Amino acid sequence: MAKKVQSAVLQRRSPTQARARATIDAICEATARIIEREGIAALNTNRIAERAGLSIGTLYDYFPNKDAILIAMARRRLARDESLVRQAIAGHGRNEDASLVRRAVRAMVTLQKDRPKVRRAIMAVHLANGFGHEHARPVQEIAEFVAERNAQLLGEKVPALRGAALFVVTRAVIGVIRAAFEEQSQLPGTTELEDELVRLVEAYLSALPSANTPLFD
Amino acid sequence: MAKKVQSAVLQRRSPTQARARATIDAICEATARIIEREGIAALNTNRIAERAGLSIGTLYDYFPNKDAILIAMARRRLARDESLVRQAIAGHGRNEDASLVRRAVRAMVTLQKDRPKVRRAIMAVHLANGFGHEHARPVQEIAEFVAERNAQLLGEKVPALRGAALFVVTRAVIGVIRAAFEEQSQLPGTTELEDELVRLVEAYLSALPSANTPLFD
Amino acid sequence: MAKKVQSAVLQRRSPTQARARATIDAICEATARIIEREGIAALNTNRIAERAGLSIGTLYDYFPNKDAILIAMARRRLARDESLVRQAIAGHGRNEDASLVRRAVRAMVTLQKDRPKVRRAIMAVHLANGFGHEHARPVQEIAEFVAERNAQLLGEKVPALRGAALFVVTRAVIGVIRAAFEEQSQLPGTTELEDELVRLVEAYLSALPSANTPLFD
Amino acid sequence: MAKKVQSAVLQRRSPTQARARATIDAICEATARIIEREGIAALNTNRIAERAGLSIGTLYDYFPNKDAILIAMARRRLARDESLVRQAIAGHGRNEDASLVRRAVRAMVTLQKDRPKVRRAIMAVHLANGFGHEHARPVQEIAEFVAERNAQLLGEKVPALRGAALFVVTRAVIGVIRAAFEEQSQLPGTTELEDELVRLVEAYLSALPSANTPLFD
DNA sequence: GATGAATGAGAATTCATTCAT
DNA sequence: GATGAATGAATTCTCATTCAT
Repeated sequence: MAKKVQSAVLQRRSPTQARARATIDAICEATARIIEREGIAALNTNRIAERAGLSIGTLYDYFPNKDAILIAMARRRLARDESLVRQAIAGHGRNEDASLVRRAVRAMVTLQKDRPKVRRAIMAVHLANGFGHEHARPVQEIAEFVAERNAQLLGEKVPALRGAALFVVTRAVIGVIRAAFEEQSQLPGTTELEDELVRLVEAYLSALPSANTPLFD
Repeated sequence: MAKKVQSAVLQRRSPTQARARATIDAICEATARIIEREGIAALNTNRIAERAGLSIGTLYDYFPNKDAILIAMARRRLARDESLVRQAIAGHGRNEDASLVRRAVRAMVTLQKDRPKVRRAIMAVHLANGFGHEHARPVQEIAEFVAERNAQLLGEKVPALRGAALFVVTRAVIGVIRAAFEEQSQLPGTTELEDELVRLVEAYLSALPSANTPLFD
Repeated sequence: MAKKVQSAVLQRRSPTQARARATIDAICEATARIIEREGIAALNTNRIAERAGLSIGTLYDYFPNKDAILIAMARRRLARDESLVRQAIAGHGRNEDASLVRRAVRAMVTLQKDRPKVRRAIMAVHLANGFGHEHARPVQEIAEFVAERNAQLLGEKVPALRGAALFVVTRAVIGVIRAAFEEQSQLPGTTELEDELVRLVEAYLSALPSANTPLFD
Repeated sequence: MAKKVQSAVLQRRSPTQARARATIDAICEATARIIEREGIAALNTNRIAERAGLSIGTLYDYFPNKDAILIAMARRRLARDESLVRQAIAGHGRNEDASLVRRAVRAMVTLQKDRPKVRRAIMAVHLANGFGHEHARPVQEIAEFVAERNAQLLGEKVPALRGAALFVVTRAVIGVIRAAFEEQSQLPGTTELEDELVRLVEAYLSALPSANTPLFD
């Protein structure tokens, strides 16, 4: 991966047509598979094109350079993360009886379970290209959403999570989950991990000065 | 006949002689400087040798391949991390009046402040090469040490942090700190971050079932 | 299945219809603009089509390959050169009081002033494709025309410029003017350059053995 | 020949050692041969390396990019031009009886006869990269030298060729000679061309206002 | 008449690593 | 112990051209 002038344009053809969409999907899927099976070191644009069933030229019609593919994938994943967590919170799953916090935590653990090698690789590139803020946003929005919803449910004037506190809860949860995968620990599958995360969040929220009442039910 | 043949041996010369030690230091320092100033993309063995004032051949007398350099650096840093946090806990700094937790947290924030770009780069390689467990160990040991010390101080039978709980506290703290740097947030310098981290840890420890009494003073 | 297969046919559609003519104009103008603003290195058929407001397929309906566009442009320019110099000589300008030689020289300087970057680029391709003789013809014809006209005016039997002599005067003038532009000299705008060129031509013509009488008035 | 950031460094290894010199020679010679036999369009760095008997990597140890090779060749040739013309003028040939002007002209014609295809190609790149001024210098210096030497010989206060006049004579001669080759004219071999060039220069010099006395013997 | 998605050979350049000196 | 010239596989990316619609 040589030096590069990160182009402002990260995707070329507008994916209006279903055709273009399918091509982009094929490229992303091929990329994911290569990362999973052979590692990022083995990832190169020629191989991506080949596995996606395209010519290399076509690949470059859709993405201006190699990194743009990984970045697009990271963004897709982030967007999906957000919607999945939202769904979990909204209770459209089978965990409807669990607490809000537990549902959110459970959803976040699930997100990291899906193709962890791919996730790590694309997020690393995403970060390395200075898109750290994008990486942060979705989780933050969810946390805010949860906090707000909680306040409504409780019928109280509970201040939304602000600044540092918001940052801390979200990153703490993500940090723990990520570590569980990166360090090849045995925890990821366990309910224990989930339990401890829930405890962590609830304990922290209770300890916040402004929240006399527990923030989440 | 190029490209890496990942050798099992990660460092060739035993650093017995002061000479060899100095050479290794020069290689690591050169590598760090290149990462800081030009980014990992610009890092290559020839440049490392040049900046270290060595011939490329000599560099390969000390390290079997490029990654070995980064991995060695990660290990050095991890070792240093451990000793610095231990020192902070032991109270050999100027924060002797602060609580144990606070001192530990403060030390960990400091660690991430030092050459964050380099840290990220070498840790990424360290992880990518499957050394996730090494990455974990030092912090874990410290946490155990703190817990044990606490127990002694309190003269009570407080169970040491076990399994998941131990994992969760440490990774939560690290996760938050790392995120603060990676996401280019404004928090890293703030006292607010430190305060929230301390709150997070203390709240969590208090919430642990086995600890009716606060685990840390 | 890429790269050029130098076709013998250099222009496809006969420019009978005004429509076709306009399309060709658009292609040439787009090409010129790209050369001027971004340099020949940045010139490619896709970009030409885009800037000309055509699809790449349509472009290839009009020209068999990339070089054909440049060659066509060179020929157009050469034709225009000829007519402009003829006009200047015929006195249809505001330099009617100047000598024939001066008017011709002045016209030639003017030609080189117009889009010099484009001129250089298209002429280079024209030459590289072995059309050197076409490049020569227009100027030569003019010189012959001037010589003949002079002869008529003077009512004398002055031999037309022949062979080497004709070649030398014309190429000398062109060579000087071209150099003035290529070498980024300060001369192009100067009257001094024009004066010296006139002197060069007149001196040479006077020195020709067959011309006892000055060839140009 | 893709877009390029023209590096300031045009030659990498300093050709101090005879070895390096030989390598550079091999690269230049290989390049020249490819241009001659297959045309510049067929010139690429891989082929150059192959024909030079080097690996592509080694080629890049000596030159930072493709154009740098052509530019280096142009400069070598320009330097050789200068020294050859100087020698001719100094009378170290077999033309010692010819006039200074004739000797200079003859030498310049000879220069263009040597590998004209290569000359054109490398000079085009040289110019295209904005080194027009370098292209000019050698001839100019010679002309000045000739003029000065003449003045000394004649024992008179003949003003050296200045500004525009100097520019004009030199570029006129070069222009004519170049055209003779580019336009595939039959003239290059002829004595006629030389004769006419000498006439051109002498006529012009005689016509210069400041030189009542012929500038060259 | 026009379109533009797709092609894929090919070009430039990099860089980890070796090994003869 | 050290050197550094040489290697060449590998990789990114371009762009002239085609052809099915």
